[in-house]
Amino acid sequence: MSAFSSADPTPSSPDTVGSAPDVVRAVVSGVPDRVSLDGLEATYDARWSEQGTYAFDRTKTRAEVYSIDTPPPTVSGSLHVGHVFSYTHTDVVARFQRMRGREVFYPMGWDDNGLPTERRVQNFYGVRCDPSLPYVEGFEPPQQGSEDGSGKAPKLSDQVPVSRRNFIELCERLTGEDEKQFEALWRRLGLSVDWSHHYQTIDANARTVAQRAFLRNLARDEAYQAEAPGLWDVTFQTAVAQAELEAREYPGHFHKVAFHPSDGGAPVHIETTRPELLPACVALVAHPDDERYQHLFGTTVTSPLFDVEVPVLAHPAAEPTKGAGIAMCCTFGDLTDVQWWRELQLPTRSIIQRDGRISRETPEWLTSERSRALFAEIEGKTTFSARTAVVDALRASGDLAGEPVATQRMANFFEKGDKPLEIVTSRQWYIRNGGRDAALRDELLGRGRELGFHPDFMRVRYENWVGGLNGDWLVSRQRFFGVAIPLWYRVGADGTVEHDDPIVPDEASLPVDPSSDVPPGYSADQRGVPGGFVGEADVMDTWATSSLTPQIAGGWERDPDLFERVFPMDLRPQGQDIIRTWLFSTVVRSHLEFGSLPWANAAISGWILDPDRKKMSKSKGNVVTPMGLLEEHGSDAVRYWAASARLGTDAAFEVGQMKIGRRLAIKVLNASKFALSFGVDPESGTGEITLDPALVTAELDRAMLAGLADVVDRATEAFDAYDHTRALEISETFFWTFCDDYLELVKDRAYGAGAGAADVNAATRSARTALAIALDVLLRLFAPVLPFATEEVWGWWRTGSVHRAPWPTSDVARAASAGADPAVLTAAGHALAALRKVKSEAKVSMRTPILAAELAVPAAARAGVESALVDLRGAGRVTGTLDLVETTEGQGDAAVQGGLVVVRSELGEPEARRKG
RNA sequence: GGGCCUGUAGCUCAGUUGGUUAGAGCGCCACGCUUACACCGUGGAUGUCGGGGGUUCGAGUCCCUCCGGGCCCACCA
Repeated sequence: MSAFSSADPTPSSPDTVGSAPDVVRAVVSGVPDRVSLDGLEATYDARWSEQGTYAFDRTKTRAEVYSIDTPPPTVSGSLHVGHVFSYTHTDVVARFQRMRGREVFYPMGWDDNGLPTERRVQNFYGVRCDPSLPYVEGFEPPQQGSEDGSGKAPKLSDQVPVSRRNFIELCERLTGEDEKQFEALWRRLGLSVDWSHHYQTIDANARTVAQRAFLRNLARDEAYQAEAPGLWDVTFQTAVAQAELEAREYPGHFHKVAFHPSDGGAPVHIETTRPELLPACVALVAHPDDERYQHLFGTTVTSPLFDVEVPVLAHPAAEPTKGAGIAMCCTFGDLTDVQWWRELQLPTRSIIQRDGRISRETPEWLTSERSRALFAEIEGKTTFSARTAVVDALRASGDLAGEPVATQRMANFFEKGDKPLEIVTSRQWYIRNGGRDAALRDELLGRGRELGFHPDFMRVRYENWVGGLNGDWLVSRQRFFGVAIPLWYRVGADGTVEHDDPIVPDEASLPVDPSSDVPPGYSADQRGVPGGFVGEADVMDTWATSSLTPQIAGGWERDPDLFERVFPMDLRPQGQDIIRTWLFSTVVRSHLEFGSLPWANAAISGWILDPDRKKMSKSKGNVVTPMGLLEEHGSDAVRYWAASARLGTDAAFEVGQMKIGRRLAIKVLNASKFALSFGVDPESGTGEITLDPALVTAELDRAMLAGLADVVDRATEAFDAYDHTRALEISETFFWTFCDDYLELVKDRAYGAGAGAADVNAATRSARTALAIALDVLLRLFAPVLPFATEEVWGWWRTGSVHRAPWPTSDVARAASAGADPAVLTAAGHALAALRKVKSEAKVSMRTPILAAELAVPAAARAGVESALVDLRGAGRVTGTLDLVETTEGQGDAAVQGGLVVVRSELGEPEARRKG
C-alpha cells in the first residue's frame, strides 16, 4: 500500500511512512553577525551567471522540459512598472517549475520590428528606408542622435535614404544599446532567464522563420493575395488589419442632403457625415421592410451637384432607425458600403487616394458641366477641405436641408494612427484565420478550449474575438522596415507585372530581401524590365513575425534537436490586451503548421493601476522608473508586491506592499540566522545540523511540522494550478506564526536552557532539528518569490543554489510529525498571547516575570496547552504557578482563542532597565 | 446594444464545494530596546460584506434586480 494513499489518512506508525527520505546533514558556516538585503542582487546575479544556475540543459527530453514563450518587450519603448509586474509572474512560475524538477527553457526576446523602432532609427540616425536602393557596405549614418530625442528629429527631406538591409543593420546597432539596459534591469529583478537563448524579432533568424512560415502557408494555400477594398491608414499609407483597429469617438456633422427622383417626384433626403463622398455615390439603400421607401425601390435618383443617376435598393443591413433610414452608399465610406457594394453588385467609383486626398483626375462618370467644375475644385484636397467645399455648394444649390448638426460618431482608427481610416482598394496578402471559413474557425475555437487559460475567464476573450472575425488576417503592409514578403513577380513582355504566379525563393536561401536579392533563374539586370521580374515591395505585419516566437526561440528548422525538446511550449505569459493579436495569431500559425497548440497554458497578467485606479501611463506623468523602484525597495520586495497579485487581475501600484515584502525578506534572514545559531561550536564557528526526523520528539515541535507539512501540500497544489498568490499567502501566514509563536516558545529549549553547548539533551535537540527542518522547507517555499534572500540564507548552511534544490515535499515534515496535531501549536500560541496580554495591559516589558497565573482553557485546547507547558512557562517567563482551569466556553478551533484568557495573575517586578 | 471582470475595515486585499462570533497586512492607538530581528516586538480599536428582493434551518458565498467602477467587442448613413 502506498505510504500516502488517501485510504490511509493517518500514517502514524513507522512502517506506514514508507522508505525514509535521506537524512540531510548540513554544516552551518558563514552566518553574518548582522544580516542585510543590501547588495544581494549584484552578488547573486553575478554568481548565478558564473555558475550557469539557469542554463538550459538541452539533453533533457520534452517531458522533462518546461518551456516558456517569453514576451519580447519592445526595445524602443521604455520598460515600466507593468513590465516588472508581469515578468515577475513568469519568473515565479519558472523558478517553481525548475525546483519541481523540470528543466526550464526560459529565453528572452527583444521586439525591434515595427513602427516604433522604424521611427526611432529614422530620428536617431537621420536616415530613411528606401527598399529600392542597393545595400552599401560599411555605411555610416549622417548623425548619432541623442538617446532622449532632445536633438531635433531631422525633417523627412533631410533624411538620407538607405537600403532596407542598411536600415535593419542600423536598427540592430541602436537596439543593442536598449537591450543592454533591459537586460540589466531583468538581471537586477532576478529573472532566471538563460541569457544565451535570446532573439530579436528583426534578426536574421527571425526573418528566416517568418519568411519560411509564410512560404509554407503559401504552399498550402493558407496565404493568398486579393485585390479588395480594405481599411487604409492615410498617414502611414498602409493597409491595416482588423486586429489593429481601434474604435474612437470622432466629431462630425450630420448633413441632410436631397437626392432627386428621376421621375421628378419629391426629393429624397439622406443623412451623411461624409458629404465629400457624394461624387462616389453608387446607390441609395434602405431596409426592404421600410414602409417609407417602398415606392422608391427599383427606381433611380440623381445625386445633387454631381448629377449621377443611382438606383434605390433594398438591403437588410440598412437600419431604419439610423439617420433618415435611407443611406447613400459610396465606394467607400465605411464597411457597410463595402458589404452593399459586394452584395448588390454595385459599380466602383473611388475618389479617395492612398494619401487620403481626393483624386486628381476627374472621374469619367461625372458628365455634367457643373459636376466636372465642382470636382475640379476639390481634386487633390483633403477630405476635410473637400467636405467644406461640397457643403458650401450644397447650400448654394438648395440641396442641403437645414444646417449640419454636430455629432460624435465612432470611427475606426489604426491603433497607432490619429486619422480615421479610409477604405482603399489594393492588392494585399492574407493568411487564413477562420474569418471567412467556418470550418477553420471551429478548429481554432477548439484550440482555445484546449488551451489552459489562467485565469480561466480569459478564454472568453479569445472566443469572442475568434467568433467575431469578419475577414482573414491581412499580413501585408506598405511599409519599408520590417520582414519582407519573400516573393518576386514576373514582368510580362508588355511590361505588366504578373501577380498571380509569384516566384518563390528556396527555403535554404532565406532570409531574402526581394528588393535587392534576385530570384532563382534571373539576373540582377532583369529587375523591372519586360520579361524580367520585380520584387514584392511590401513587408509583413509585425504580428506575422511575433506570432512565431515559439518557433523563433525554439529553433524551428534551424536546430531541430532543440525544437523537439521545447515545442509545443508549456507557457505563454502575456497581457490581456493582446489576446486578439499575439495570442490568437500564434495559435493560428501553430495550428496551420503543426496541427497543434503552440503551448499548453497561457498566463494572463493584469494591469498596474495608479492610486487613482487609472491605468498607469506615461502621459499622466505617474510612471516610476523600474530600476529606481528596485534600488529603493530591493528586488525581493518588488517581486513580493508583484507576486501578491493574482493573474488576470489589475493591481494597484502600492509601495506599501513592497515594504511588506521587504519586511518579509528581512524576517527570513533574521529568523534563519536564529534557527541556525544553535549548535555552532564557539571555537570554530561551525557546526553540523542533522535534519533527522527521528530527533524531533517534543509534541510542540511535531505539531509545528505537522502544520508545515500541510502548508507544503497546499502551496504546491496552488502553484501547480498557476495560483502563485495563494501559494505565497499560505506560506507567508505559516511563516509569521512560526516566527511569532513557535520561535518564541522554543527559544529557551533551543538554547539548551541550563545545559552546556556540548551537553544537549533530547528536548533541545528536538527543537533545533525541528527548526532546521522547517527552515529547509520554508526557504524553498519562498525561493520563487524571494530569490535573493533565500539564496543568501541557503549559502549559510547548504551547498549549491536553492534555485536548483528540489521543491519541498511534505515527506520529511510528515515523517517527523506522524500523528501530531497542528492545533497544539495553535493552542500554545493563543496561550502565549494571553500571557503577553497581561503584560501589555499592565504596560510592562515582556521580560517581566509572572509570579503566578491562572489560565482559562477550553476543553478542546487543554491537551495542546499541557503538552507545551514547559515551553509556555519559558516564553511567558512564568516563574511561579501556572494553573489551567477548564472552561466550557465555545467549541472548536475558532473558540479557542476567545476561551484562552488569563483569569488571574500576579506580575513580578519589571527587570531593571539596563544602562546604555 | 452584446460580453467579461469587479464592489468586503480609512487603504491594499483574502474569504476554497453556503455552516458557529467575517479575516490578514498596512495605517491608527497604547506599551515595550526582549542576546534572530527597532528595517523590531506585544496588545488594542475598527465592518449596514454596494442597495433591494428571493432560495434555505442557515447567505459575504447561490438566484433575480438595481447602482457604482474597469475592460473587450459591435456601433462611421
